Amino acid sequence: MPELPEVETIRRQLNDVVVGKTVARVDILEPNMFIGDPETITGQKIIGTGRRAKVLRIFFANGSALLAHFKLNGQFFYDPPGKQTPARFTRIIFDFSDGSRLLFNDSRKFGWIKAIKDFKEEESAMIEPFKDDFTVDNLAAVLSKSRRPIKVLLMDQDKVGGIGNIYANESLFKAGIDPFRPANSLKPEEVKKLHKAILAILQKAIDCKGSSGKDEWYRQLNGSTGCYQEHFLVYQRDGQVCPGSCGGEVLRQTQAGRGTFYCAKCQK
DNA sequence: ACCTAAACCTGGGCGC
DNA sequence: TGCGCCCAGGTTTAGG
Repeated sequence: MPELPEVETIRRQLNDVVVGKTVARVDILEPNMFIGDPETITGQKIIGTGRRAKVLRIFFANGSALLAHFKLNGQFFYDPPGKQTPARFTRIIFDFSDGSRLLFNDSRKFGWIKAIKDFKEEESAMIEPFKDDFTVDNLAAVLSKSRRPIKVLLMDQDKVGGIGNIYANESLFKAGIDPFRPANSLKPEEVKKLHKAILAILQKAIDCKGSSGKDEWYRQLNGSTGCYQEHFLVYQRDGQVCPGSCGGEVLRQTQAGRGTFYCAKCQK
């Protein structure tokens, strides 16, 4: 559940069920995936949740925090008291004092959870959709500084936070921009269009509670799939007819090691 | 500064 | 059924 809409969906659902609860025990089945000392949060009460780009945050009353990154296949599942979801690939289990629990599953073991003793917000130049700094002007400034392909730049987490392969592809299609164009070649009108497309696509994906694509690894906190995959315009649709009116075909090419899906006729 | 490939791991889908 | 190959929502690191 890697990108911004999926992490935000999980955060909201998690917020509804875990705030106010106390962690009774942390069961670490895969030691490499837990960074820090689990004692930092054991016995501590959750006071809130947050998110920075693709990183989920859980805040505790003692000033500590848990950070979670799902990478490609990570999942959070919540079991109310008495329920035990049979789940494959469970790596870390958080037992709460009321008998409920939170499972961190990850088939590929790429994800991680980190316990931080005294959480402090770190300075960062990265701009992030839905935050105040994600303005057309700031996006234009970021893009103007690089000749790298626009799609690669959108996915660079040091520059723009939260956008991954799905939403970079979808946003560029919606904006009608060729993913291979140098970022600094975009005209002001195009940056404006792209900015609008990113926010519209991400918001719709959040409304859909995320994308469960072909592989269907992403799940909501209760195990349900999201529905944004039903709205994919180009992602994983190579070989199909372009959803625009051009009559062309959706193509796939590799870019920076990732699949880029686009329509050469609609995206200039 | 930029690019690529490989690495971290594992599962699913496809062709044969 | 099985095997080999390709693909995968992310990030980091090594090498050119």
